[in-house]
Amino acid sequence: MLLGKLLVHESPEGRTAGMIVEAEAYCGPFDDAAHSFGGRRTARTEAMYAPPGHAYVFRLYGMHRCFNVVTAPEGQPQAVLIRALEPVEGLELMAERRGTDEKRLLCSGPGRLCQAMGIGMEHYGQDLFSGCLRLEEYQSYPPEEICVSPRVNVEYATEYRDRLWRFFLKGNAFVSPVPRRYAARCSLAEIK
DNA sequence: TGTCCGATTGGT
DNA sequence: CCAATCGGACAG
Repeated sequence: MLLGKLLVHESPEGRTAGMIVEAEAYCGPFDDAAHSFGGRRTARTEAMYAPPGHAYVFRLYGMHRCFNVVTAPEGQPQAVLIRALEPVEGLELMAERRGTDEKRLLCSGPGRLCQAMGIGMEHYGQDLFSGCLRLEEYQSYPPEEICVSPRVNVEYATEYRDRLWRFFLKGNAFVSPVPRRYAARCSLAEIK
């Protein structure tokens, strides 16, 4: 469970950290929304095949970066896209990188959080337990506090398009703003 | 080599 | 609603 964990980046410019409040699962070769669909294994997706706890970073629209945590055993190309953080440390540096002071615009969105945290392609494939970019224990939330919805902007998928594989903290102000069709369907407790 | 397009964002 | 902006994926 990545929700509640702290993502920390020790960069030359300073230290920033945020608590993960929103994430989406991309489950591997059978998931037609995943980059690894059909077992695709290329220079871009290679990091998805790494052992759990490694970073999968990809470019989007030529200008944004998206940060994922590899979650399945080596050779199984699963990853979890981190969609939003609650800013915890280094807010000034985040604001400088983002070009805004507004706290809710710092890390609420996959591209935004990469910019605020200074995450780039140099972190591609990096181990998240030993490098400058790290995951640390922080908070723990019960299933009742975790909301579930379909994944955002995967309309290109078919069979797995409507899977409830987006997870976020109930009532947290730093979850990314998304259209109403992605509103919470239920809590994690009701699913399991 | 050429074409198509996106797990987004910010401005109209 | 729409443009920005460019590397990856894939067809030929």
